[in-house]
Amino acid sequence: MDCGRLFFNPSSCHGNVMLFGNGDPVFRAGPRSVMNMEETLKRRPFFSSPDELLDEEYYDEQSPEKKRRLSPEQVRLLEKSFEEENKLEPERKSQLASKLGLQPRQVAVWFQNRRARWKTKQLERDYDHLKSAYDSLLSEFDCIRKENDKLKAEVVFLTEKVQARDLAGVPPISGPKSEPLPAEPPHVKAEDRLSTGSGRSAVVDIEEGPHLVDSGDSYFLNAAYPAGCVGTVDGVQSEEDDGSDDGRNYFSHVFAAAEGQNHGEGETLGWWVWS
DNA sequence: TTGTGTTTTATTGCCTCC
DNA sequence: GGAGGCAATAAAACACAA
Repeated sequence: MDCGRLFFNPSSCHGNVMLFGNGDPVFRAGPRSVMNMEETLKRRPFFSSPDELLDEEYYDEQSPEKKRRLSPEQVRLLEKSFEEENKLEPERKSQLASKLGLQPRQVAVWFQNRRARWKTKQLERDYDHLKSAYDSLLSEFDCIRKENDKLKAEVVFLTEKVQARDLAGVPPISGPKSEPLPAEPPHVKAEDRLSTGSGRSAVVDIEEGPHLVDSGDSYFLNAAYPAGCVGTVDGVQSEEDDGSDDGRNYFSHVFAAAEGQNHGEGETLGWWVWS
């Protein structure tokens, strides 16, 4: 038994607790070895509403043999301290404990539980963020696929026209007096015409979806986005995003890559694999 | 009032670090 | 080996709908 770490150990430590039949440790009224129990109970009664905090009789009626919650003021100070630093060095723990009328162990437990709650929330935020990024990329992919289909149709159309020209023996176009090109297919806009300016084909076969291309170029960066097709990754902020996390998350490296890609400043989206 | 789900407080056991 | 952190868990306290 690690006595040094336990606050409510009945058999080996302070002896200021008792056990129910099921072995649950509970407060026991009476002298305490570490601090005055009556003091503690007055300072941190359990409560069900802020109004009751002002009700002295309510405090007096509370059984001491119950697990009790910290007062709003205690929680407020603990939260404030947690915001400053979510780890608790021994000196700060002692200071907080004496300031709040709590056992250092209780302060340590509170911080431990608070860190666990923060982590849970952070995971939820990260999930939302990843889902948002995924949805955004999915939307972009859909737009690019449509654009690709459009460009393919244009290639077919223009190829057929060139072949028809060749068969008819029409001389190549030379200058403004040449025969105008036939009307474009109605669905092709002028700005959608095939042009990469890079020597590469702009028609990308993405029938199977985007694959990881670790060539130093981002596929999305080279693709010509149709208007309104440039997706963005929404920032997701939950109700508990209180600033205490400094914006940290467990997938920050992933988000950095995704956001860099989205903003046209990143490298290849190395983690993105469509299957 | 009561049943049920959620939150908070606390314990236990294991792990890491010094 | 002791101190402290974390995950898992228990259980009291609390919220709320029926």
